[in-house]
Amino acid sequence: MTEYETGVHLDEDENDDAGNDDRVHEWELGLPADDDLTPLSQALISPELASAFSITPEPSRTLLDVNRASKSTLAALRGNSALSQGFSTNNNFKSAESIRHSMDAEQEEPNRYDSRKSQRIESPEEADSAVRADNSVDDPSARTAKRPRLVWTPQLHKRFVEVVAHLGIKNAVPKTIMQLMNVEGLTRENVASHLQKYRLYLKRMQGLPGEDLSSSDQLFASTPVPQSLRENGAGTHSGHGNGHIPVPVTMPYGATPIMPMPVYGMSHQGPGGNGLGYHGFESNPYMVQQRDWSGNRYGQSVVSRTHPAGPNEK
DNA sequence: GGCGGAATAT
DNA sequence: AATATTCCGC
Repeated sequence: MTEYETGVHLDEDENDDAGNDDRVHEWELGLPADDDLTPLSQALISPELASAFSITPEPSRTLLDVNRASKSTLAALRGNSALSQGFSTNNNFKSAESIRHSMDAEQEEPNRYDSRKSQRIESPEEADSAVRADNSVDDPSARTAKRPRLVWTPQLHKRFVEVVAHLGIKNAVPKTIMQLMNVEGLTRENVASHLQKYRLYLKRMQGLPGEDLSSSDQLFASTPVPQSLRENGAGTHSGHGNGHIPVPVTMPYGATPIMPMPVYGMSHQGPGGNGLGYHGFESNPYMVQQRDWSGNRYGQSVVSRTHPAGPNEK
């Protein structure tokens, strides 16, 4: 079925040229500026806090504990809106659902996702408390509800790359990646699909480095491939060589859920379109043109819907 | 049965 | 082109 196709177009014909600049990523303001995002390599929390969450450097355990810790965090945040706000001083997190389908208010969505009209979700609490589109009301489980297409923002991708890099090619499998990325609502399938493509990209890169600017994906180009990933993933021998751990991933973004943010369809699928995306910032993909959004007319930028059940768990 | 990965599909 | 879904071997 092609429901989401009709229901969701991420991409509108960008007949803009002059008008597309207004799709400002308002979340950029709150962001630590992508490069400032805490690298996976460094601890995000103090040792005390880590121990409080029983996070140990053990390989098998780390994952679970971290997962648990992050769940606690999420639960705590959700249960305490005030805290949520305070927390958001640094970063206001949102679920992956937020980044799924999200376009500005300009386009009309007759089928689904017109929730922006029907309900205002402007306040932070509402924003990250399960406000969802009508399609999920009848099905609170949101399990069977189809999720809108995930948009891999440069930030999201960056986190992905970091996690993969720190896991090492060998251990970088969808489920693990998903867990370590700790993006609410992110599914294993999402990651698997992205991983597949990323691998192809890596493979392509090794063959012809330098061809990157013109043909390769801009998204992937936005985050440099860590050296650890460039090498042959063989690494049969453990212990050294590639500096990455086959073992305990230090500290994922456990308590620092990524802030998946709304992303406006920037696909360009015009007939005969030149396929070149973004807005011409090859060197600086992060650079967004900040424009006067004082007149921003979309009530809320995210169709927020915190997971009603457990998105990640099975 | 779930998971990972390639092959398809949309 | 970007994601999603299906298919298939562990």
